[in-house]
Amino acid sequence: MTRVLVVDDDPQILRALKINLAARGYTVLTAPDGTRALHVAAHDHPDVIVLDLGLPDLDGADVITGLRGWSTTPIIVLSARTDSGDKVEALDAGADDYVTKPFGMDELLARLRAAVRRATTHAVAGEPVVHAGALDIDLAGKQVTRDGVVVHLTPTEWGILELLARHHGRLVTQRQLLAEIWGPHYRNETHYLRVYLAQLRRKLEPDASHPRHLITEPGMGYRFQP
Amino acid sequence: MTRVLVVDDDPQILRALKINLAARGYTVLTAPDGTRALHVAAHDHPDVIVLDLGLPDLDGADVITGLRGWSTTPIIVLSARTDSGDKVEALDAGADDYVTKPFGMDELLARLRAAVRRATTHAVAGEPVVHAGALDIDLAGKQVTRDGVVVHLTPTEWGILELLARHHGRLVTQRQLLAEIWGPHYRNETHYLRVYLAQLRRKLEPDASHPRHLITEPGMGYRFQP
DNA sequence: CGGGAGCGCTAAGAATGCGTCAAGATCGGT
DNA sequence: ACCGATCTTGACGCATTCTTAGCGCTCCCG
Repeated sequence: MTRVLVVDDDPQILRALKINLAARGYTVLTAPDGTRALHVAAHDHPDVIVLDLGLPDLDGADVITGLRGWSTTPIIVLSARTDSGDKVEALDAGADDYVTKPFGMDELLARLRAAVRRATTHAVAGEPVVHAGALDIDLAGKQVTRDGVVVHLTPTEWGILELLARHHGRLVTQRQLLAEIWGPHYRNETHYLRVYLAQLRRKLEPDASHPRHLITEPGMGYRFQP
Repeated sequence: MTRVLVVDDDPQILRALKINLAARGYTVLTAPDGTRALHVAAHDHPDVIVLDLGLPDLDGADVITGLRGWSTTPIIVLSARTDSGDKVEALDAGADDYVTKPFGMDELLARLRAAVRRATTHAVAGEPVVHAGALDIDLAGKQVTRDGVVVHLTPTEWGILELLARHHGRLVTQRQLLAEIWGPHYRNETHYLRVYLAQLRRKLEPDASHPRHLITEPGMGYRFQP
């Protein structure tokens, strides 16, 4: 289920969007201002964000910058301002699209689909299954098997493994992992990673004390070696 | 340099876009109709496509579909039609953005930048690897191999090597290295560099006392010679 | 010829980061 | 409200990495 975060200070628009999106099968999260938008985004990790400019507390570009600091979630900006300077500012700050009010609901939905499609096709580019020795990681199905047997992972364990598997072979920094899975405020809680990597190794590695796939790069991060 | 394919049957618009894009440093390819657009796209692999709807030969949605069959290159649609049905059709066919004429050039440029940025940040292909004799430095994966064998580097060692490799062939001053890796307060601690360069040579060079890649420029700094 | 500056090299203690275990705290479902 | 699963937090031993010091070398220049 695709999860959309809608940010708007006008309760009426918020309600209209919520109803329309929910009717199309989206799960809708809402926030009435920039501060709470950043908070919800960090906490719930929506798949796409619809952001109204002209929020009461923060400047729109600052909200975008705040999100882009740690997340690549697509952002579609809504605005009553038709001024091209605003569009340029928002897009250069990292927005993916810019729609001016009044907007057609079907156009917004089409742009939403386009944004989600881009994000998912790029992420899953190629095969949705990563093989590594006796492990098969099904990214689409969110399931891991070891020697053909399904291994049960908790949501956090899966989040870490998924992120590492999507970048398999590459080093993923601790900050990256923490920001993606716990949120940007947890960037320094490297302790969490040690605990969870140990759990993952115990569940997935043949010899947990001599890992072959979940490799630690001291001081830098972790690497999934297929 | 980013390469843009502009598709439009109106020579005047084509010319205006070409001039504006070229002035911003883009390399511009052009095509006057759908058939040739598909041909040029297949042959030259542009980084982004600006596509006018209402081409003389093919329906716009068909051009998009034709491109999407094999390519994920970002497509920005231009159109005089403000009808939301057209927008939905184009976006659902696989377009990334939809701009209605008349459009502001700076807005189009901003949307172009946004499309290119998305495509490149998500890009898995085209990994930047610097080769130097028996050394392969994978900048994205943060990994070095020597004769195909992975060499383990500490964070500081990697930081120095990365900085030198990113400027390969050019001289990097000691102050630059110290400021980038230890912070601006350490600008005079040239001693650190001597210690770490020695370690790097021991790990990477065939003959550490006669370095071929990690070259000292006395009194100035260091240079990575591929 | 002598002295100083800059560099290469080694080695030791200090500091940091990692793995591990285990005990609370929290969450979600019944 | 209870119970199991999951997430947070703390403490400890151990290994790696960073920092710092010392010494010999070469080069340059007076």
